Amino acid sequence: MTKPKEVTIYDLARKLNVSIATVSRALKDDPVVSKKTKKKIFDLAEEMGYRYNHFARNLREQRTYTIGVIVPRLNSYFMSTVIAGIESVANNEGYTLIISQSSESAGKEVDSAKTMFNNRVDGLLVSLAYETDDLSHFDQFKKKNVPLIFFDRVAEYPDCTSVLIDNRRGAYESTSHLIAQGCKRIVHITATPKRNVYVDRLAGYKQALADHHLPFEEKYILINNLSQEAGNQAAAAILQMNPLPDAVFAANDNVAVGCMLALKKAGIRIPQDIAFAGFNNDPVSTVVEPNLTTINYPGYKMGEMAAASLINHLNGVNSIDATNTILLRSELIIRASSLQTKSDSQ
Amino acid sequence: MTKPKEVTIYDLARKLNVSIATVSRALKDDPVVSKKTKKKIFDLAEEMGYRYNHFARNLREQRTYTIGVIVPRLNSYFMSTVIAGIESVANNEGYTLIISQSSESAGKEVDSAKTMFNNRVDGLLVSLAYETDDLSHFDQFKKKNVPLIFFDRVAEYPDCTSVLIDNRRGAYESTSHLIAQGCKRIVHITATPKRNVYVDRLAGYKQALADHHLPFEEKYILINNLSQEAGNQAAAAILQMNPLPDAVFAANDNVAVGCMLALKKAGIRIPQDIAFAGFNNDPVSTVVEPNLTTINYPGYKMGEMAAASLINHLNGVNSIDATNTILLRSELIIRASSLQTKSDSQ
DNA sequence: TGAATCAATGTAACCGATTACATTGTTTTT
DNA sequence: AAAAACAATGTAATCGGTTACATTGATTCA
Repeated sequence: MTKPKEVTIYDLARKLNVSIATVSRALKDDPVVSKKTKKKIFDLAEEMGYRYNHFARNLREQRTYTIGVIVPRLNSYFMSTVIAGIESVANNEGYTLIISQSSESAGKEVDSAKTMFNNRVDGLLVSLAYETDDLSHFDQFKKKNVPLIFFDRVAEYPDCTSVLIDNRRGAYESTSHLIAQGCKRIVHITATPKRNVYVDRLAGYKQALADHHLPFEEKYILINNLSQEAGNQAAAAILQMNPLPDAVFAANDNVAVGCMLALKKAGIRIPQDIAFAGFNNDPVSTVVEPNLTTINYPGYKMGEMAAASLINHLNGVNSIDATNTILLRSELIIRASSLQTKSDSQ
Repeated sequence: MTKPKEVTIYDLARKLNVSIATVSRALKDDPVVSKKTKKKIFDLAEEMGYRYNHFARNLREQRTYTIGVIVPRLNSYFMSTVIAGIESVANNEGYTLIISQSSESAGKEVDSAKTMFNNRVDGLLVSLAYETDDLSHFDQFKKKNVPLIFFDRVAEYPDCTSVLIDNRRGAYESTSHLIAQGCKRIVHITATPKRNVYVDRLAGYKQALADHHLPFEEKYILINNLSQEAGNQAAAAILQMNPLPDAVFAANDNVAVGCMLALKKAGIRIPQDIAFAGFNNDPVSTVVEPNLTTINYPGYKMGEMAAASLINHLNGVNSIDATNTILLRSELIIRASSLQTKSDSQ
């Protein structure tokens, strides 16, 4: 019932009458070992079912070949796509991932950071929780020179690369599109202004209004947690407004969909009465009726870029380290929820 | 630029003039060490910023305190919920996770298993890919006495616990409900009959037909990969049928939604012309119109159960080991997509 | 009071790799 | 032919914990 004994380089060395140093070198394909010896060693390793012991190496090298990933939640289409991107790069490079969810809570984010720290991750990829104010739980990493990269929900932190899209521009395009469709009273549903993504989207929205000589009105800004349920409540708030707004630009698709459903139930026609635009290009945007105009978000690419950048850094490739921000391209996808609301009859 | 030196138990021992054995024991709260000594050691550890080195322990103990998780995909609501459940239990018990996606490919599943094996996971949680036939990539774990638990998409494998719902019963209830609504020609959209979940749902569907004296017809079984796009194609197939079926029972919500959207576009009324029922209670089921009748699937609970069961096993708690299958409760959620299709006018 | 018991701590081997620094035998150079 | 250079391999210390077994000093018991 006990585990069978593991084969080690000592076993291989003994059988072949060579030293463990030679075996160790051969197994990592060190050119200093002769081809003939290498072949013998590889063959025997295969035959005896040798498996490499990462822990011995980690102990000796003081590295873990592990990357920590902290995300607000896993169960969104966007995040799981990002993770898939991270995973593909990390696996290729021989790194394993430790993934943890902060559940949008600053407290859990601190705990996650602690776990990552105690697991001695070689590097850290982070997308911040809604509620995180203070970044001091990352100081411990900085102190140990563990590189840290933020993606999507980023922050100003010394010597950190950020990978994200141009949220301001996406919001600007979206809002401008709504204006071009004839909308003048545009509600913006967003989340806590603690996070760059929401600050920037708000800024893009404002800029678009300004550039088209429309007034910015504080009452049109609705702040919540962007869940579908929050969209439902936002709809109630919107129905109280007089005059009714003629468009909604939401900071994600989820909340947009929740809001659309509730408004439809109240007899509002979309897009004729109120046009909609969301953000993320979540699959749900093609299910809701009418289909939701949105911003396509390159999640997989973002994961790949963040992981690649981190690993380059770990390998010392990133010598210049001038890259402080990596911006990925996003694009406006126009669907029925925002089309021709005022110019044409539908 | 190099990393500052780590504090070890040797440093603590030296400063306090005790042996490393005492320090080691104190840090794991061994009752054999006196309270006074413990306090000194804890305080100094705190003060000097000592961090525990997992690798030294793992090397010595021949364990990793790591659990491998192989899933078909992360980016479904269901799976990320399961993962969240697994994570909460694992974190609590001091285990870390290595998560890998097979992307529904048998080949990638084999690779993932290899990675897990080389990382020497203490245990493995698996939900099988569509295409996996052969389970021999798990033999290596069995040979090393690494416990393996399947969840949701399970298989017959010696000495393995499975955590799942009663798919047959869920399908039976769903189909019976459709029949009770007056439906007689019920299409079943499902995936490869290699996987238990689809075999069992098909069996439940057949049983319901039989119990209500309805004929089973092979042509009503549509097999695909259950994506939204596949639902779209299924709709095309359904439109070719003559007479038109009067209900669809789909093995997941995604494919149901894809199918509904396409049928609606073709002028079919739901539920009046064709009623719908899905499976999973994915959020999309409350977005599509009409809202989709479905089976609620306890993903978080499933993750918790699978992880707890595995860890019990690792701790030797699970001495009896009689539990071969853990069945979780699922429930039919009736929504507008299946209601009163034939009895009432709508 | 001497033996037995016990609480607290110490000693040292061990887990399985990596690698700086020797050592050996062979080839090239002058 | 002796010296220098080189290719291939070996020796041994090291990473930081765990734990079986030994030791020490104090307390209890008859």
